[in-house]
Amino acid sequence: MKPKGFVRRTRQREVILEVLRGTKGHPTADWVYQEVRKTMPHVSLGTIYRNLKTLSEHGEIQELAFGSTHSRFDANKEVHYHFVCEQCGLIEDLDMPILEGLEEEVAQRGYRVVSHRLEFYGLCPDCAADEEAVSQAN
Amino acid sequence: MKPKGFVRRTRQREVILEVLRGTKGHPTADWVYQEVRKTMPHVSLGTIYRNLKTLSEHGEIQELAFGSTHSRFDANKEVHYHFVCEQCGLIEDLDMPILEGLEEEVAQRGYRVVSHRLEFYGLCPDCAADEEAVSQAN
DNA sequence: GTAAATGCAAAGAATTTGCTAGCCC
DNA sequence: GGGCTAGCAAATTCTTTGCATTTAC
Repeated sequence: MKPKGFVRRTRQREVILEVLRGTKGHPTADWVYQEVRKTMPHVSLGTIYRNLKTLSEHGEIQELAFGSTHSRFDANKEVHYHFVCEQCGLIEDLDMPILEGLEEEVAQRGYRVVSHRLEFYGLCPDCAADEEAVSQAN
Repeated sequence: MKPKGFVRRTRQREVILEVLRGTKGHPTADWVYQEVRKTMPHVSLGTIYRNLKTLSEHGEIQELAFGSTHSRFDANKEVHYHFVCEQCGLIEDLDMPILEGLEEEVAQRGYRVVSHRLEFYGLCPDCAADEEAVSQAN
């Protein structure tokens, strides 16, 4: 017997995954939509949303919300941390080691921990440089 | 000379702050609205949103987005970490020490770090207990 | 007195959903 | 061929905004 929620391979779904895997950014649903339309002009935004949801439910991608109103998606399935630039909006993966033992620490408080997220906020290198230039000018 | 963005003390703003400080939850704008209406039936949702925005811009409260589409607000101004139950939606503050040195580690990569957020996802103690009961029943 | 804030309603933005037709396995 | 999916558009949900009036300082 086939599993109930069997996920079918469709052309749309493949293109969406390709697009996500082909970017280092952390795109929004709408960005993905625009990209997919370059290949499939008739794709609908509803399909994008449904597939992004399905893919993240099946662990193929990660759905992330960084403070703002809309979600961002990441094809990087590994646990990793992010930096968010409050000036230009850039979101980057940080190449720092996963903190071991943290989840155990929380588990000792009675929680069953499945995952964790760590994000840093501030200015990215470029924006930090710009700001220094401005403050020197004054 | 008064600062430009001078914030006036209004009754609405006071009630909103009171409501937020009076709960340990991490309420949504709409929950705050319902609470404030108990005291001020004529308050408008727009006022709630405008004030929540103003308050968080002035550091009186924190605005948080936990994966879902809508924001939550927290009158706890101190840096602290959260646990999010994926079953019942509960969001709790964790009484664990702030990780020192983390921001420095990121700063060494060229970023100017202002803050960081750490969240754990999984099952809260109650939901974890429920699940164990179910799995034993089978 | 005047700038800031409110209430109300309408507009916006992001996401979800109902329905019919089509495609995958 | 049965059921998951797509396309399309309408509906929801959350949040923001314009404007006339009120209020804080």
